[in-house]
Amino acid sequence: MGKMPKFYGRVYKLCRKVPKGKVTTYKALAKKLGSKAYRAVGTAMNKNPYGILRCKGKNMVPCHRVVGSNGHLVGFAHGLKKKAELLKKEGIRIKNNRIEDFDKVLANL
DNA sequence: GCTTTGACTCTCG
DNA sequence: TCGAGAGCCAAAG
Repeated sequence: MGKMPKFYGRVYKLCRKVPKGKVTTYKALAKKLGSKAYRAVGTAMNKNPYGILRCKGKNMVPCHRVVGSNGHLVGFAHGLKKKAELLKKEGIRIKNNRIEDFDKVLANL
């Protein structure tokens, strides 16, 4: 594991905790980290070296399972379209960059 | 050590 | 329902 800011490491760890077919939000992650650094969480994801399309191994971070506070898809390095496709593959319903059953697929961390 | 930036969120019109 | 503006936090320069 390369060296990285503590905050980033915590974010990645929490992300891995999200089960397949479920999603979480930046806000929830930040809250779990005991902070309100929503933006910092997003930045961590952007810089994350364990991206789904980058690291398919054990350390892989399902960053595509992290969505906006209201369940609407926000930024993704490879494009929201790709993100939506990935989520659909996991059994999550996406409607126009918006999660349909958001309350049901929201992981309870 | 201050300034800039960003995969965010909230509020208002 | 949607777009624009302001606020917040952490990391990098």
